[in-house]
Amino acid sequence: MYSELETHYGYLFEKELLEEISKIAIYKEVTKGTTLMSIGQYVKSMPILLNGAIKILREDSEGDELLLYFLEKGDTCAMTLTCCTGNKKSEIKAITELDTRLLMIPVEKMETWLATYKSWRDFVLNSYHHRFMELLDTVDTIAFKKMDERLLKYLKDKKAVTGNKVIKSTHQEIAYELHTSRVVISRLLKKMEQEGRISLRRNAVYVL
DNA sequence: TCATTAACACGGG
DNA sequence: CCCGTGTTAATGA
Repeated sequence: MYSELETHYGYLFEKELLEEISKIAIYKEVTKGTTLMSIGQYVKSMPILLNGAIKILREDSEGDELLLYFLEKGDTCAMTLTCCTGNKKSEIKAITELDTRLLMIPVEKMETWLATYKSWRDFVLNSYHHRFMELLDTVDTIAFKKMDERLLKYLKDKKAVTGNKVIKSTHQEIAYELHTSRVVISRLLKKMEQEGRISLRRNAVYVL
């Protein structure tokens, strides 16, 4: 595990920190579609992604959901950074988008490392900033853009995260994540297909 | 004007 | 047949 940690994070962390991480972190393999975190759950460790992707969703009391952003290799979850220090409950839901391998770091360690390793502090602050920007981008999209642009961003993000032009989702699933109805998604996808930007199959969308 | 909801027909697996 | 898809009509914001 150490060598893999070094290939992904060697440019960020010094040797002693890499060794500490490999000693303490719990290695996990998670298959696609697993719920890693639900709203209201307590956060007691911090995930670091080795590969794969995780989608972060907000959910209202009726269970309607809204996609916030994706976490990828080298990312960590910003919510844990705020939640775990104050022993607060999670405000978000996290589901693996792909088969994902990750390291879980206990809260106490992640806090002590903040004091001992500058590289760790930089990493945490940078991820926090990065997540915040991502969130702002999503807020802009929701607040100022119409559904067709939101759908386009969704398809682009999904393509980037999976590294695949083929997005395997039904119109209904897309509608849930964007918090709208299937009719709208079907209509917009059809329009985009006529414009030659995508190609539609059953259970799949080809981004061109 | 555009989203939502309900309803219906088509067709592929 | 069942489910995903495409479309329409009615209603509302």
